[in-house]
Amino acid sequence: MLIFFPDGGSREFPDGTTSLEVASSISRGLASRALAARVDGSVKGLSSPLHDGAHIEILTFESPEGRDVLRHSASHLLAAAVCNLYPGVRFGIGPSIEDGFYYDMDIPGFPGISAVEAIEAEMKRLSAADMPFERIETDLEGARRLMSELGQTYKLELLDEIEASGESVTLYRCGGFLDLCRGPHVPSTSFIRHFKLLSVAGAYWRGDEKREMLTRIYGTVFDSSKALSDHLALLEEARKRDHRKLGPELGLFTTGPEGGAGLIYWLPNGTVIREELETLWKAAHRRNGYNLVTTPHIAPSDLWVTSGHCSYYRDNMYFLPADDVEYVLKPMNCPGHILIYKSEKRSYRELPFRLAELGTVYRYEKSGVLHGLMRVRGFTVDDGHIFCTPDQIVEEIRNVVSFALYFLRIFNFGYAIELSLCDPDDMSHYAGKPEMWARVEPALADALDGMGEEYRVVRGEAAFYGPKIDIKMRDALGRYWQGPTIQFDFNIPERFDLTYTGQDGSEHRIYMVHRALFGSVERFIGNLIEHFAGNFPGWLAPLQVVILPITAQQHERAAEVATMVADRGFRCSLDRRSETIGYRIRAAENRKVPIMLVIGGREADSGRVAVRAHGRGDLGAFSFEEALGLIEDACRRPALPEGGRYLSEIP
RNA sequence: GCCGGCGUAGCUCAGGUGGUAGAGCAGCGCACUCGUAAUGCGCAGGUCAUCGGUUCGAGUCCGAUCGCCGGCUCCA
Repeated sequence: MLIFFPDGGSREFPDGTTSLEVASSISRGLASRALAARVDGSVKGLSSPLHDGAHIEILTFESPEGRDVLRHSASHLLAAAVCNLYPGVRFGIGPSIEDGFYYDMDIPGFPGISAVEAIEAEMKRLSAADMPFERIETDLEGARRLMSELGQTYKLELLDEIEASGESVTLYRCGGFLDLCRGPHVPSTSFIRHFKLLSVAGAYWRGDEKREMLTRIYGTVFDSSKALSDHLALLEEARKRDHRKLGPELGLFTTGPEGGAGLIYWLPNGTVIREELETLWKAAHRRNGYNLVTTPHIAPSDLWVTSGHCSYYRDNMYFLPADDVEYVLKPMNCPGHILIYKSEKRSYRELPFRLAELGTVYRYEKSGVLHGLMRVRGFTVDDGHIFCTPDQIVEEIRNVVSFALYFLRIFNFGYAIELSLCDPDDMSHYAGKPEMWARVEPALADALDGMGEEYRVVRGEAAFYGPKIDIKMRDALGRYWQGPTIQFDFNIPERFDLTYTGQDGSEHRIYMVHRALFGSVERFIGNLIEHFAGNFPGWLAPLQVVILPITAQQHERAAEVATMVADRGFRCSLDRRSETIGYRIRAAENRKVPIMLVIGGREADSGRVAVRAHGRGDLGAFSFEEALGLIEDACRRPALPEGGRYLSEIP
């Protein structure tokens, strides 16, 4: 029979040849890396026989599909190991996920995380034993009978769904473990060698909190021990950079039971970082045509009834009874900004009208979701609202996106843009008229197209009140985080009846955009801590310069130098402790101070200072002015966005 | 909120089967005056998360609460 290859070539093979045999015929290397095959467009196991005229592509760990097959097979290996160790285990589902796999199981007598080592050892044993993954095609009733005999109640439930969907049923056997599974899998367990179990957690069956909680075991698998150890090293690096560890260690913030779960107490060092960020943020916003405003932390609940939050956001709100009026601790800034918009009649000449505020909000979050700075109950949104006419949308969106990217570039974050649009098949639950959506959605795409930015369109992911652009930021470890977000709102302008007087003298519905570039200041700083591993750029460093006299002989000169550095506006500290210079350098390095000025007898005599940069070591001796230049370079604040475009005029 | 795990000095951690707490680092004091990531000696520091129970006796066993961690769910 004739088999076709991706490069267009073809070759003759005996009937019944499998993909694995084809791979072997190409090269030993390919055969050893092969995990699955794409046959006529669909992913198949390597051991299934090919048919005449098949187009085949061998899939390795390089391809997403190959990785998926290996990970999925590893989850079966995990299940097979658990099956051997814990009789009576009932299996849920065990899919591949990004970077690994998991399996959800109800394991009688499961001792917890301590069992992981034994399970992993059993997986190793099964891998060495090279047990085949055997594909069994059966019908629904056959599968039901088998699963029922095995007591696999969860699988029976899955079979009911398969029946409803009319799919065919396949089973995979691996040793004593028989699983309902669409496949495909690697041919045998020896293909799964470089794996590690990572954690154990609870997970609801079918993700439904009313259903049973199963034990979920997470693991990861790669095609080489190098790739596995690289991945584990990345996880270790992430642990080291964890902002919950570095934050308190560097004196940035603290949290705890006395202060309330999910509430952040900013220490002096952390407050320096906040203030630097906020100062830049305010200056950049003024330059980009925003009007900075300040709104109260509480407001009568009637305001939140009008905005709709009292009905759809109630569970997240803190209520404050006072006299006869109930107040609400603000969970969002928009109603406040709307009152400011409404404080006078607005003319089209004033538009676009941009408001911005570093507004601290409070939201009740379930205790289990709280997480360091990333998920808290009190945080500061760098909130902005743009009120504009339909004609101004494209321009405003383009400006906001480039403003967002300005901040990401300052910190060297990578990014990926997502455009979330409505589900056109079900417009019933969306606010705003369909024609408004029809007008705005293409405008968002236009703005992005016009900027030459790549973006991904996600249909049906829009909020009920409007379409949005989300920018995910990629940190130094390649991880993605929720970054800037730009959201249209068709709902609130209607609820508050927001209008402007047009050129024609009549009132028109205003278009409104919410946008946050940091998102929350807390979360953004959490991201910065992990992105820089605590080694902040000089302008953010809580302490920028440490002066280190070698002996008491230089204390006087060191104090002079410290005063001069501090006078130039740098955050500077003098370390005159009677410790060795090595000890004090180590202390400064551990505090991640960008610049150390070491002053010994030689420097004191010559009026020079020895400069040492954090992480780079000794740079040698310099005159004071030269050293100051180095400090200025290391601690220079980022430039503001280009000015001039937002010249303000009396309307 | 749910499941599982954890909670001993500021930090990192010891404290078999119950007999009333220990180290290193950090801090403070003294000595040392030192040349680029840990000088030596000494001192001080803990109602063993909190509350309740079992026991003659609880850091240790049981329960509740709080917080933290891993997930789930949620995230307008």
